[in-house]
Amino acid sequence: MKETLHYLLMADHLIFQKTLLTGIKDTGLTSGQPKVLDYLKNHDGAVQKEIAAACHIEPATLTSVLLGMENKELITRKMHNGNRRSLYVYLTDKGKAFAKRVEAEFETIEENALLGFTEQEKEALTAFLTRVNENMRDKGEMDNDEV
Amino acid sequence: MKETLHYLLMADHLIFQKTLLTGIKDTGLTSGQPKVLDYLKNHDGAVQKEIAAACHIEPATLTSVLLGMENKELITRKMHNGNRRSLYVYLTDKGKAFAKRVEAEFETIEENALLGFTEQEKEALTAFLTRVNENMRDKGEMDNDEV
DNA sequence: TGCTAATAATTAGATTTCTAATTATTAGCA
DNA sequence: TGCTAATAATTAGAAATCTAATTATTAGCA
Repeated sequence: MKETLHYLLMADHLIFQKTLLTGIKDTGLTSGQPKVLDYLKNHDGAVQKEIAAACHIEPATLTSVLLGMENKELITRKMHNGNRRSLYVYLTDKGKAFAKRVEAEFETIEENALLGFTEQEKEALTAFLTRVNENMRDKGEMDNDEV
Repeated sequence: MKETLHYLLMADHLIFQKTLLTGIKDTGLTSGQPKVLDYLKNHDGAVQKEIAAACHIEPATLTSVLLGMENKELITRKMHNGNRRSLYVYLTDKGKAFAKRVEAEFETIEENALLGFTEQEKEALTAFLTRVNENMRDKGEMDNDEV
């Protein structure tokens, strides 16, 4: 087993993702939908650009995910204040129920993933991953500015 | 910013992946290819089932990625010992050169990601992520056995 | 030996994802 | 006010990904 940071992040993320999808198989949710539901659960009425950024996908990708969610009646999209350029996304009651289910599944998996961790270790891991995140985001912004 | 384990793993993994792809844009490698090159760099001659497992993708997915890599002459596939069921995958010289480039890029990004980390902190993070990995793999195996 | 299981890879079809280009709308400023 | 920039979302086309089914081959065992 390789122990590079990238390999471990990939492995942990993908195993987590696969475990989630297995756990919610009965819901019929497809792989792109849970993260959007989970974000909307705490940010109902967000615009698509914001959702895409939070879910780390491109706006073009979100368009097709939302289309599927709209067909399943998990969300609705509305315009506000006569601004025809931005679309605000809302969970339906059905969508809220699925979001709850997804969140519960996330919590179960996370609890298992951290078995044997003390509270301090959990906090240390979270702090480390946040620092890694900041380091990479800073670099990305710098690179963009350099153009 | 959410601070759940899953969210941080996803964010870190995806930003890492995106940074990598930006860094090797000039190579023309597509998004599924770097991880396979990186694995083969240390496991030349692996069979497809093994590569798929190491890269955390399904064998069916690997089939199409390898097809693209074969067309670019990054790899060749051979049978061994009259076993027609297994295909062994080898890097071409061109593939080896690309693999080196990918590895160098991984190292650069990782160095940046860990800026400000002491050696002890790096080791602690690696150990944490390995424990998370083991916890999730154990659970997955248990679930399978329960059937 | 010969039938059945298991195994490795592929194919088929759908979803997710990306980048680049397009459309429609809004904002900035001369 | 009116032209130009910027912005939000979508479309188009390609690649990656998955599950389920299929093909071909090998292994196990009666």
